[in-house]
Amino acid sequence: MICKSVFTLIKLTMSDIITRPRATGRVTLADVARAAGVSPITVSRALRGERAVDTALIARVQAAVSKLGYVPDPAARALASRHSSHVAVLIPMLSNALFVDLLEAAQRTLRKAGYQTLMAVTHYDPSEEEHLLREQLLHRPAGMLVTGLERSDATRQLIAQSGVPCVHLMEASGNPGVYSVGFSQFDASVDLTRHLLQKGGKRIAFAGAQLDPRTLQRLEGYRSEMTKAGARDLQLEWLNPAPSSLALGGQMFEQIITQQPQVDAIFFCNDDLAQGALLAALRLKIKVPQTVAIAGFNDLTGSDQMLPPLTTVRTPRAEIGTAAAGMLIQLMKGETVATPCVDVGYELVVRGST
Amino acid sequence: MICKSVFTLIKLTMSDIITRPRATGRVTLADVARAAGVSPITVSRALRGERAVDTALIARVQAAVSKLGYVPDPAARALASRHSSHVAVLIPMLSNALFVDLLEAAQRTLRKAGYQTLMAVTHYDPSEEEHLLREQLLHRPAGMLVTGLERSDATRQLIAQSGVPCVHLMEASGNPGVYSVGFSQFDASVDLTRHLLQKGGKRIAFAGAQLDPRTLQRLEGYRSEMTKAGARDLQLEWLNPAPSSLALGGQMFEQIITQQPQVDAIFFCNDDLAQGALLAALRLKIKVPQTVAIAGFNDLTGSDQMLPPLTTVRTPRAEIGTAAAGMLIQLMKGETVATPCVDVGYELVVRGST
DNA sequence: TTTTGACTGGACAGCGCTATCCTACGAAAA
DNA sequence: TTTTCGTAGGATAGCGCTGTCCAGTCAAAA
Repeated sequence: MICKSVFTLIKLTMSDIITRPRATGRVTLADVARAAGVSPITVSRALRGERAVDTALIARVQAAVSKLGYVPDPAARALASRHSSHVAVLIPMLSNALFVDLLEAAQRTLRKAGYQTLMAVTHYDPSEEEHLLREQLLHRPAGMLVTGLERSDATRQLIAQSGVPCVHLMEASGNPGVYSVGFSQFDASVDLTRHLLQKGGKRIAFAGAQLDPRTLQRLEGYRSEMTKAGARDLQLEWLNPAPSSLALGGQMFEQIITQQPQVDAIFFCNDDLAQGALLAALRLKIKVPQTVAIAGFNDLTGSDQMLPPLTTVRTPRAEIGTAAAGMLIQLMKGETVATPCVDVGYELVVRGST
Repeated sequence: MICKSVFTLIKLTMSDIITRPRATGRVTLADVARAAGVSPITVSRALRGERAVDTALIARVQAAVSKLGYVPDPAARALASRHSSHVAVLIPMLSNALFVDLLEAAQRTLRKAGYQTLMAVTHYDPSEEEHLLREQLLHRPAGMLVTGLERSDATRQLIAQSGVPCVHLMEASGNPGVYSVGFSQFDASVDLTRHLLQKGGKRIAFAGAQLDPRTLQRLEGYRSEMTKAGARDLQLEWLNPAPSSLALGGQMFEQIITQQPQVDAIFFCNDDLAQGALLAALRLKIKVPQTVAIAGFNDLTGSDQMLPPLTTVRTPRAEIGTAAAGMLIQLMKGETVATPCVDVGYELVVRGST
């Protein structure tokens, strides 16, 4: 016991001398500098790789760092450099699994690169988005990830003026100076509509909820293809601004079937709606796809488990999140990005429901 | 046009003189102090309400703040006070809607109080949790929200030593010094099992996935009640460490039905499993609840839409998130919390599947 | 009247790091 | 040989705020 106490005492004293010249007890850059026999700024540079530093010095610094267990203080860094290690991620809603997947993938990639994710949920509201963005900018984020390309002019200006690198998710923009990772909602919608037409659909309805920009792009794709096929009919477009959900899908299905009995296929703008519709069809004993075919969008969890399994468009959400985060990391490092607009594509997944 | 230009010019010049004595262009506390004719520290105190400040001075400070559009710099605050405005939220998984709801509710409450949420996903891995926590602590969070009570000793120590207020989610702990908001997983499980027994179940199976602490508590509740009823049988316990999902629920259902044909009810530890089971039953044309009753846990989205609608336990996730965040806010302000262990209860929701 | 103490405002010194400017040095160009 | 210039280390001065200590004021207690 005595031995241990003495040891502890010695150890504490030594560690005090070596690593705790400051009141806070935190190991600082200055401590590392002292241990490595260089100036603090050299340590800073060695660790950030900001400017060329002699290889031998870098090694000495690294040794001191791991010996002392030094970790940089993000607050001090942010204050001095006027840039935090935070990345603001603005997504519309957490109740749509789509965005959760996006968020998780982005967060994973950002974290690996040493960035912290600050999540903000806009609820599809442009003014809330602006408000959140303003709030986030106070934290001097190193970068930001925003959903979609459509937003208020004020928000757009805010982004531009802030000088903070920004990558847009879920859509592919051709605009110069705009970084984006996504795919063509329009094309995907065209493909799915064409599939329904090929399956013999004549009266194909479109059921959309939330009516966010991407839903409207899908609507346009549907319209374009339906017009081309000479099958366009306004009566077949069902739009509901309420948030997408299984329950709403069921409701919309009943409504459509009741008011447009001759409908032979329904294109739901999101899988949760379509899943709700499939369940409603089971309840109502309406045969899918015999009586009416049903298709969704996004290939969310469970769509392959439905009865019948749901035909849908698989959207590579995780890939988008990862790629966008990767692009943002490049931008934050000041590197130039070869392809500022990445189209990750999509995949039509034909299952039993059509 | 000329008028406007002149106006703009004048405005800019004035604003330069008044608000931009610093190189960075940011309006600082010092600017506010100058405008209000007080010292910087008085402004700091007036804004934080940290110490008593004369009412008249507070008013002058407030006026200067809104005139100049001053907003405090979080990084500077964090550096000087050694506490950021961040709150670390550690949750096991984003693929379980349960935690997404928890996160959203907590985040909403924290944001209103001026705190930023830093989300971290542990993937149910104790060592990953420790690692993430260590990482988060470097950011000197003002507080933290962690899921459940079970964790590695190292993590527990880390929390205790950090001195950062911490509230535990999803479970109710009686331990002194431990803040928690949740409910008794055990009791809820007992209630649900009792319901199944009352419905005439003799051979009631328990199907658990992930096998996290809360699942195991539910298992214990089930065991306790089954033992009491003299119906306990190890053959009826189906445990799979894989993550919970609809697909897994379907698989487990088939397995149970095949290997234990006399089973008359199955208690799935999470709704997604139960939903998958209901869909599998439809596929296999097994009547629910006539042949086998099915129950879930958590009342996730869609459970009321299933065919038949799923009997489950509604767990007040949003309420837990909100209450826990509220408690944490109190703790972060240094206030004492009246009831450190809040039990928000649960609700047995009986639907068609049992 | 003096003492005590609560209350309020301010001066000062950092928090831990990086931007910026400066200097020393050796190699290449004149 | 001298001049120029690129390279690498360091000194200095903050970034914007708050913790800490100190001083002045005024009312209550002695």
